[in-house]
Parts: sequence; structure tokens; C-alpha cells
Amino acid sequence: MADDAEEMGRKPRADAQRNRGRLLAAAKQAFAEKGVGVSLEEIARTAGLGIGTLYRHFPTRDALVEEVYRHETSQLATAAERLAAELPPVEALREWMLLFVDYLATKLIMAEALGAMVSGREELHAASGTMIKAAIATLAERAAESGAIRLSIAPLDLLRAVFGVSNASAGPGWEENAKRLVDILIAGMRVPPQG
Amino acid sequence: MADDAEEMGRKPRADAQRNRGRLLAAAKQAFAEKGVGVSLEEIARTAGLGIGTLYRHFPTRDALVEEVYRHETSQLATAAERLAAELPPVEALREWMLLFVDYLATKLIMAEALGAMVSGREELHAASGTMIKAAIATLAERAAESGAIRLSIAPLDLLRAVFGVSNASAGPGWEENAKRLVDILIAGMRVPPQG
DNA sequence: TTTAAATACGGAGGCACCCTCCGTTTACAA
DNA sequence: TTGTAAACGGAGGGTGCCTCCGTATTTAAA
Repeated sequence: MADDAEEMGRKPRADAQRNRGRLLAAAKQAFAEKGVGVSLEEIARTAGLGIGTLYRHFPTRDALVEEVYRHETSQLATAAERLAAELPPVEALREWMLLFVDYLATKLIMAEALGAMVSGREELHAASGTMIKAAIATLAERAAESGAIRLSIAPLDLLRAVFGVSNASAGPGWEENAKRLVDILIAGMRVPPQG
Repeated sequence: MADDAEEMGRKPRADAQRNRGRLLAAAKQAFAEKGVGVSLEEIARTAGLGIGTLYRHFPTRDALVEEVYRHETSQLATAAERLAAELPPVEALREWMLLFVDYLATKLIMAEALGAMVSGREELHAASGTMIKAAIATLAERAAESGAIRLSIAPLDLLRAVFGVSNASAGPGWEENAKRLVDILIAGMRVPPQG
């Protein structure tokens, strides 16, 4: 019944666990308030810890970001499963992409992280990135297999395109535009009714 | 015949002119080799000048970038005019977007700059940004006026989407994908024949 | 409890970069 | 030739990144 503690050989010292939590909390708030570019020193200070401690727990800035956003990301993955089960393939794909836009909009904090994972350097944010990629790939491929759309580009590129529109775009209407883009993309991929 | 020296009240001192040129040359090469993030100190050193001189000529990193890329950008603007004159509206729009992809691909050096100008902080790269925006806006609006497509998103968002796919995307096939995305976008905006 | 090994902590220190400020040098016009 | 506006250069102060290692704490064995 020791399923909670996924495979970990040793036992982390109590103080280490506590401090890890403090760092994550401080980081989450700092990222939200100032973006993923905040000074790591500031995060450590906010957590009441030394910079060395931060670096021991999270050797790179991205390791920290990864940890902070893993939870949020998994919500997107969960939604993908639900949509796939409840809706016809193309609709599921469309809805999930719209949800993706919502995530970029609502949790502006996530935009940078999602962006980084969607656009390049895949090594970073490995875990979250894998979830997202799996979600969009599955949905897109199911939609393609249903015959309703033709998948002429890599599924992840759909998200890249959507992210491109959201990315720091100044205009207050970007969310609207991003959602319209989703529909343009779906329409552009649709197979014409009479072959 | 004094058309070369666009309106400038005073006369810049000879050494100032020469050094400005050196800085631009050094910057162009450095940007090409190491991206727009290079140390400005290194650029100044390469140009055989002091860091203070660089900052006097180009108060911000972006002022320097702007200057370096203004020429390249104007080529895109010129191409837009030519295509608009030679091709039917939708084709002109499509071709120019493909050309945009080529620019991102060929002059990888430009990708960062074009990206920055296309995605947000419009104040930076003002001059180049204006050119690009004017080009896509004109082409897109002409295509929409022809009745062949429906322009449901901001023209610039088309470029944002394309840029999103190109943006640091690791895969070697990104250029292909970006071009296919252009066709998906065009197809997605096309007005159905018997609307 | 005592004790010693294992582990974690903290922050000084070295490095890189940014940008400013101002004393020195230079170009050029009178 | 000479006075001065303009340009130069780099030291200096600030911030951030990351490493390293002496000190402090926890844990478990005796």
C-alpha cells in the first residue's frame, strides 16, 4: 500500500521536504506576479531560505518552473481525455484547443511556461511538455482517422500557431482572435464534403 | 540631389559617422553568429570602440537591432508591393506569407527580430514593424475585398501564427510545416464557392 | 542518551552583463 | 591657430547567475 511515495530509495530529511515546499510556494507566487524571469535570489529570500538551498532543490530555473506548473498542466491533459470520450473527434479537438486558449488567457502565469514547452527546447519542462504533446497528438490523430480532417502538419504545430497569436500580443482582443484562429485552422483542415 | 541624407538638421562629425558604421557592422555579424542576445560589450570591443560609444549611438539594445534589420525588412515590404501588383489578391497574400517563412528560414538571424516585432512590444523595432504590419494588412485587406476570403482575425495574427510554428521549433521540417500552415490558413479563410 | 555519519543549509565570492557618468580627446569652424 | 561643441572610452555601481564549502541539523545506531 505504499503507492503514494512513488519510487524513491531514501527518505528525504524532514527539513528538506519542508523547505522544498516553501520554495515552490514562493516560486508560484513570484512567477504569477512577475513572470518566469524573476530573480531566483528573490524567490529564495521570499521563502526565507538561502540561494544555495534553492539551487540544491532545483538545479536549474526550468526545473523549478516545471515543478510549479506540472499540476496545472495535468488539468489540461485530463480535459483532453474527457473531451475525447464525450465529443465527436473534430469537436473534441476544437474544444480542447479553445481550452488551451483559455489557459493562456486565464492563467497568464502559464503562458510563458506553455509557450516555452510548445515552441522548441523540448528538453525543458519535459514532464509537462509530454502531457501536452500527447494530448494534442491523440486528439488530432483521432480526428484525422475519422476522415473529417486532413492532418497536413504536425499536431503540435496547431498549438504553436495558436500560441503565436496569444504570445504577448498587446491587443486586448487577442483571446478572441486566438479562438477565431482555432476555427480557421479547423476549417482549413476539413476535408471537403464531396471528396 | 541631397536625398540620401534624410532630414537631419546638423552634420554629424566624421568620426561619429565612421564609428556608427563600425558598430553596425560588428553588431550585424555578432547577431548572426550568436543571436540578438550577444553581449553589447563584445560588440563594442569587436568594433574597436568603447562601450560608452555604443550606448551613445544606440541607447538601447533594440535601437541597435532595429537599425541592423531595417534594410532586410524593407525587402519584404518591397516584395509585398510587387506581389500585389502581379498576382490576384489571395495568391499575393499566400505568396507573401510563404516568403515570410523563407525569411525566417534563410536569415535565421532575422527570426528573433521579426518575432519580437510580430509578437507584442510594438514600440520596439518601430520602423521595421510598421513596414511588416502595413504589408500584411494591405495584402490581407485586398484579398478580403476581392470577396475570396473572409478576414475573421487581425491580419497580423496570420503572421503571428506562422511565426509560432517557426519559432525555435526544433524539428528539421519546420519550414515545410510552416508553409503547410499557410495553406491551411488560406483554406480556412476561403469563402465557400456557393456561400 | 550520546554520538557520529549523513544530509541539508546559507551566503560569500567569482563571473558576466547592463548601463551611467564624466574626465579626456578630437574635429572643425572661425 | 585656437576655442569649443561633440565624441570617445572605460571605470564603477548595480543586478543576477551559479558554485563551493564551512557550519548546522537530523537521524539512527550504540
